[in-house]
Amino acid sequence: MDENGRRVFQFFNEIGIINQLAGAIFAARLPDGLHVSHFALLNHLVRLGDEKTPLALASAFQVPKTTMTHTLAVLEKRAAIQLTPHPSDGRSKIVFLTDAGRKLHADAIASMADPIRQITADLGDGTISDLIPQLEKIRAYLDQNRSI
Amino acid sequence: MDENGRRVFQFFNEIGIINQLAGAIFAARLPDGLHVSHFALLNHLVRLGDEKTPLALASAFQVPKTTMTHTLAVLEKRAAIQLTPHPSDGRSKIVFLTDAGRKLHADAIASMADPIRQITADLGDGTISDLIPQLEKIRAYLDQNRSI
DNA sequence: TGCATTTAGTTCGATATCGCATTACTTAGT
DNA sequence: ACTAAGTAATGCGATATCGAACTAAATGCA
Repeated sequence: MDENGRRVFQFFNEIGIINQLAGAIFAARLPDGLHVSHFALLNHLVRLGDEKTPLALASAFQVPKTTMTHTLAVLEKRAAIQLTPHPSDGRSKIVFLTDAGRKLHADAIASMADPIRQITADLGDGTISDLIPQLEKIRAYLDQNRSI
Repeated sequence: MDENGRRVFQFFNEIGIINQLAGAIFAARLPDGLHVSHFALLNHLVRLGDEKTPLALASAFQVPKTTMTHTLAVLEKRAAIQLTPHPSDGRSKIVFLTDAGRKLHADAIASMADPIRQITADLGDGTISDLIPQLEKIRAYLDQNRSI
């Protein structure tokens, strides 16, 4: 691997460590028993709209269908989402957020407000927000080149 | 959460997605049955030196001790590492890389060379390497503020 | 229409992650 | 030296992740 390759490698290494550290910080705050993956799904549904199929969600999160089946089952058991038959495709389903799900999401967001505030105060001078456009670009590239 | 808070939140969201996408790309290439967490540990030992205690490694990766116990057991079973008693602390152990472990690491690196090359070619130098110093800064901050 | 192929979701088994409790050892205070 | 408190690692049980095989329904094509 050449010099550029090492830089790319180091980039993903830093990404991984930041993800691990941030995940640990947030996981410790989430409401009782809510796993990061559960929150991520709720957040996706709240931000980008519900009424999605399980397969679409699995694809959005780049996880196997089986993982999504499991995550949805957990959230359905908590009554945070509702699964209904797909109106035009008998094989499929539609995921709906419930009021309880929206409340759970709001509670989770609130529980993370403190560390977010702290990080914002310490790094909020632009250190973070300057990076977002470039990260979006890299994310979009990886998203469109999943098979490389 | 205010505007800055939302930006911080979005930042970690992008980080999480990139990590997921990159992890999927690399996991598909790793040598037989080698999990990303196993590779990450090997990589740490190769880059930063072995002869570490399990607790030091758990702390470095910000994972529970039990998780590290498990990961080390897997790598020991594959003869990639060796665990010896700590010379001055009867409760502890020291992790050594074996020759097989160094070879496994080299093989793993080689297996990822293709996607790394592709990404390097597509995103050029600037896009990624410009981000590294700032990511290092954020990582160092989170690392030193784990209790927030 | 009839049938092979594809697709959505689930079931099952294996491994990873992690909290809680336990064991063995060390350290600190007296 | 003795005891209490702290620390390193592990055992165990619960949950998360994921690949392979399966079921049911849709689609493509003759």
